[in-house]
Amino acid sequence: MSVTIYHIAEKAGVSIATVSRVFNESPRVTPETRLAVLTAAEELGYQPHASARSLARRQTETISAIIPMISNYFYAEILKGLQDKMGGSPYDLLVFSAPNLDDVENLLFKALHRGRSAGVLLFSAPLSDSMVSRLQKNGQPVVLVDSFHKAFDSISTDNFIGGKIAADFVISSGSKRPAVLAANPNSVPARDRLIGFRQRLAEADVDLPAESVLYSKQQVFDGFNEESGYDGMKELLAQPELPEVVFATSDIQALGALKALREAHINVPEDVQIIGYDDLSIARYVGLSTLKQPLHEIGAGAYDLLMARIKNRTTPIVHTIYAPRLIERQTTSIFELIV
Amino acid sequence: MSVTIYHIAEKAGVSIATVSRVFNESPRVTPETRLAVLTAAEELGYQPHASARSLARRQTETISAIIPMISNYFYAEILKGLQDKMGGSPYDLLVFSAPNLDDVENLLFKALHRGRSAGVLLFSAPLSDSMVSRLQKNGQPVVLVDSFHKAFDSISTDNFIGGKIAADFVISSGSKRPAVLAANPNSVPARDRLIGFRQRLAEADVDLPAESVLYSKQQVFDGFNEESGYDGMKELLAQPELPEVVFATSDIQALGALKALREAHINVPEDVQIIGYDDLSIARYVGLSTLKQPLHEIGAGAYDLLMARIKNRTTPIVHTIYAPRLIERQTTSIFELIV
DNA sequence: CTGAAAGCGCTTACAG
DNA sequence: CTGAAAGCGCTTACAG
Repeated sequence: MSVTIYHIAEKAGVSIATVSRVFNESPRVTPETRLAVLTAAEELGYQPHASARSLARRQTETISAIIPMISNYFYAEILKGLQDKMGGSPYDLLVFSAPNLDDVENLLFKALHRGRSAGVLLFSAPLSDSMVSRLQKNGQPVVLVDSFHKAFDSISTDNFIGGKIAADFVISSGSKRPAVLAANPNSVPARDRLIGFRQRLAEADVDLPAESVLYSKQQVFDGFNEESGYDGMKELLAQPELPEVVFATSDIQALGALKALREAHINVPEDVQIIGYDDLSIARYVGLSTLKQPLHEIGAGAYDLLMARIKNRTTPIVHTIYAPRLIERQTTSIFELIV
Repeated sequence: MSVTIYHIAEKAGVSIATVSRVFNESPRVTPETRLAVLTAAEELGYQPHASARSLARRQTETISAIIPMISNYFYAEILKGLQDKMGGSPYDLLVFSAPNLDDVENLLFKALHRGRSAGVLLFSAPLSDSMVSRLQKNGQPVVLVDSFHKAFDSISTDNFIGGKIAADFVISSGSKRPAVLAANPNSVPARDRLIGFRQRLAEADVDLPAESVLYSKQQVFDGFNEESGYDGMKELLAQPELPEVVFATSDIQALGALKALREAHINVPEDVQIIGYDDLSIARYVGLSTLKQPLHEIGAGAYDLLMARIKNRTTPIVHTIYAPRLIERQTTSIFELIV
């Protein structure tokens, strides 16, 4: 059946140890024997056996990514950054994905199986205590992507500040009737964005009544979906007064809100302004003003952090936290921003 | 260090063979010894070692997906279908991705390494002769997703028919000035859509002059990107006469076209109508009329095809080909369609 | 520089 | 039903 080092050892007239050495680029091989081995391997169409190699080496060249709801466009853009890094890397990428956050713990369990991977990238998952202890006991390198926990390397953006920047926009535009399209109440990033928003508004004495904060009623993507933005906006439209600026906790929700507005023949940004969050590539083409997260950098940075951690387990934990940035486009009017 | 079957065999007072048997659900184990093994394993926190297992079994429980340009939203939606299937499956998913189609052959080479996976899902890649022969020689189960080759199982939609349906729309709307925003000329699906479109138009004596077919000038995503739609639409706008209906070979290009139209203050669908292709979830929220591909079904179906092929290598090759369907939304006026 | 040998952690006929 | 043993395809000290 398939060709092993034994076949090529025989053909090249050397031992399997030597064959192994040339494939591991051991320096201690004569150029001649090296060549002999290589040509034999070439003729036979030899390929190393991944499992045998990692069993013998006690290490794998694969990393695991645990991505809840992978079809979310948000991850597509982070994955791009990761992919660009992995192109030149010997590592393979194992992707574990589930339709919602509740399944993440199970995925993590699978990903942590012995011999499966050299490290794991855990996306957007709030860490339960049991996960933290499992992770620590397991000892495998982990980096948190788009979330934070003091015990692990992480890369994310500051959602709290994002909310504040959105509030600054509201304040400097002179608006007195802001509203927010929040995702699920249990979503940590959405909650932090809302907290920052609310706090900054309070500092400027701008009111944010409870009925102006619309949470998602459905669970898909933790409320980060078009439908929740659409439904929330419709509720807002049913209230006696129109909001002046609506802060959506994601671009995708903002897209839904835009649809509701269009159907109601309400002009954007003249009658109501919209601010999204993320800056997905579609935001640009839809003309959506938004708080940009450096998604590509997050993906690339996550890879670097993980590699560093694999190389050295004892180095201090590092947290990379980006600040989001307001990108003003057509869903918002131009003002002098006081930031 | 980590716990192996030896540890649990000792603790349970049995041989490693028995331990192995209970984890492989061999029926030939007493309930009592089974329980003893299981509790020992539980107490020790045992996890099977993936590499050792696949080496001994001569088979892996992972499948490889080769996805060019994974950050393309198109794949996000297919992946959703795949993910839903994999949730209940013992298989893991190895994802190989590259920024463009040229790298696919290298990815394929990596994915085909011995012992790496039980089968591969090859997305959207035109198969060169060398790839075909490599694949055949390798003998690993393969299913083509979003592409076609007679030698392999495949699942895709009929692009030719998609183009025809778009043309039918043009014809029944009475339009005499269609245009198309094509992707790269070397993109097989885009080309087939164009051919179908052109052919059906010709049958109805509707003219499609060369200057009304705009190809993408840049290579990102094979021309399936917002920018190419935007640029193409601008060129169309610079021509003496406005097109009446513009057929974009993807939703993402249509989005770019919409932006160009908006900037030029041209009304959609009154002045120009737009038809996209794919029916990504954003299409719905942007109100884009489009040719729907059943993306979720394609992902799920690809998984089923691959499993069937892994189970039985000698079964006849199967091609699942869906017909796209026109979804009319706001970027298009309502007519009686004659199909 | 090179080889013989042990070992990585499992699975699976083969006996019993 | 259970165990002893060989084998999966590599890597890597240990000698020489």
